[in-house]
Amino acid sequence: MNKNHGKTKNELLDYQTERIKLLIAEMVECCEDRKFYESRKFDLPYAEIKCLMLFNGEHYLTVKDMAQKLDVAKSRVTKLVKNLMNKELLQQINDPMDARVRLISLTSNGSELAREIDTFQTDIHQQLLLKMEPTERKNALVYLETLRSAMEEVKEKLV
Amino acid sequence: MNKNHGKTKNELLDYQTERIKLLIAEMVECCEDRKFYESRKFDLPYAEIKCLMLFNGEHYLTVKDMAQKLDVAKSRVTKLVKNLMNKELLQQINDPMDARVRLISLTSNGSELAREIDTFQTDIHQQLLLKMEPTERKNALVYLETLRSAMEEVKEKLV
DNA sequence: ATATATTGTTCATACTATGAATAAAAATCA
DNA sequence: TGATTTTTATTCATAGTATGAACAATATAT
Repeated sequence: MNKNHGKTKNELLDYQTERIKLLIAEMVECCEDRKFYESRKFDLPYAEIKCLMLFNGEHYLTVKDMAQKLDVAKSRVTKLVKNLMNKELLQQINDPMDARVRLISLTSNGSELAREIDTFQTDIHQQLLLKMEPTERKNALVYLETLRSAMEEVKEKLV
Repeated sequence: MNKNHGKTKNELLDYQTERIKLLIAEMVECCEDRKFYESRKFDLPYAEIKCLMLFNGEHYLTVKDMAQKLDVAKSRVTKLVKNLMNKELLQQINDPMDARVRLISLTSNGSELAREIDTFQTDIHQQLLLKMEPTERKNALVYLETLRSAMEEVKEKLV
């Protein structure tokens, strides 16, 4: 009666492991497709979209700030800002307090586009929730949070 | 008593929307970090890791097969296979049935590495589950599945 | 005043990926 | 059978994502 207990338990865990592996992979792929879609929709490389999104709530950012927020090298930010300035979506002025620093901000075009993109992103996430029943929504968030912290914990041990 | 009902409801939804947006972004970032870690650990660009993983359960694959499974252009696969052949992890023979086709398979080195990588990937996903209580595991999977299908549904309408 | 640290740029390099052009072989059909 | 079309894979030009070393200019600390 108890003979297979250990084995059965492991079988369940193995099954769940394969399942979570697949589910996470599918979700991540879905997110990548969304990024690709946004890129096309707004006619901007995704890295540049992420750049614009940094200015939600912040008026001025320096290259260093942006590099930190995006978690990329400063040289990458230099390039991205240059591209976005060519597209007249960003502008920069010299910091009157420190001649090394450039203060980067959205142009009015950039501001408008950033708002559009933000609205779009919020909208599709809201659609996600609306696909579920109100009770499901709450639970989905709770378990997603559980999963997220589990992921962070596992990650910590890795690095 | 009923005056603020609609407003309160929207406030909840807005809050949940911001929350799910953030949670998904954090999870995706976590997954990206994991890819980066794997790349370093196994000393292979991640695209090449994905290539090797295609051979779990399949002995021979053609360039076309691989392109379909990876969802990339054939020319990309040609390049990746060439790289992996230089590293002696993949090998190819001509299909005796069709002179256009190359049958690609793992070398014994490649086979060993692919097994190692698979073990690693399974292991970290199992660790994820082990961070949770058994009941939580089941629920997390259920709601992850709910979320995944919601994401697919939203995606369908997009494209 | 000098040494050190910070900020941002340029450049070489590597990885991910696409799509057009092409060559070779196979399948179709006339 | 011979001509046409399709399929398979490669090469090449191009673009996007990203890093890190070397550097110049400026600020800070000693």
